[in-house]
Amino acid sequence: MNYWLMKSEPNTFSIMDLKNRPNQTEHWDGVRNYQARNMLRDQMKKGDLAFFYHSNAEPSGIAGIVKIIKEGYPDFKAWDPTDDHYDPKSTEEKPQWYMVDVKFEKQFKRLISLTELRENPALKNMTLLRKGNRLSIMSVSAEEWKAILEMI
DNA sequence: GCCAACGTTGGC
DNA sequence: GCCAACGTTGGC
Repeated sequence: MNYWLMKSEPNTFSIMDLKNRPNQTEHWDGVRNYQARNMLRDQMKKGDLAFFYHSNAEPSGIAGIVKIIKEGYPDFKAWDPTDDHYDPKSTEEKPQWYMVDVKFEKQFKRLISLTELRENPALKNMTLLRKGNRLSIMSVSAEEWKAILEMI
C-alpha cells in the first residue's frame, strides 16, 4: 500500500468536481511528464490512497483524499486530435501516456495550505516542498501521510 | 552528446 | 503578470 499526492488546478478539476461525478469516479488523465507517467504506469496500485492537491489556487494546498481504483492503463485522450492533451507520438499500438482511475474518498473539513505544510517540521523533506519540484504526481511517505492527517 | 531556445508549471 | 526552475526539442 503506497501513498501519493496528485495535483490538479481546481479551476480545471477540483475535489468537488470529483465528488460530483457519477460514482464519484474519474480518469486521472492528461499527465504528460515521463517521471509522473512511470509512477502512474508502474507503481500505483489498486487501493493506494492519494492526497488531492489544489495547485494554482487561492490558496494552494491539500483538499482531501482519493483512492486508486484502477491501475495504470493507456491514456486514450492522447489519441484524440481534438483533445487538449493530444500527442501524435502516442498510438494505440505504442501508448506513450498512462492514467489511473480515482474515486473520491474524503474532503477535508478545511484545506491544508501550502504555507501550513511548509511550517510543519515533520514535512521538511517532503518532495512537494522541495524547491523547483513541479511533478504532478509524487510519492508520499507513510510518516508524511500521518503527519498531514494530524494537521486537519 | 551538447546545449541554446523554447515551453510549461505553479508559487507569489 | 512575473519569473524561477525544469523538461523538451532540435541544430550541430
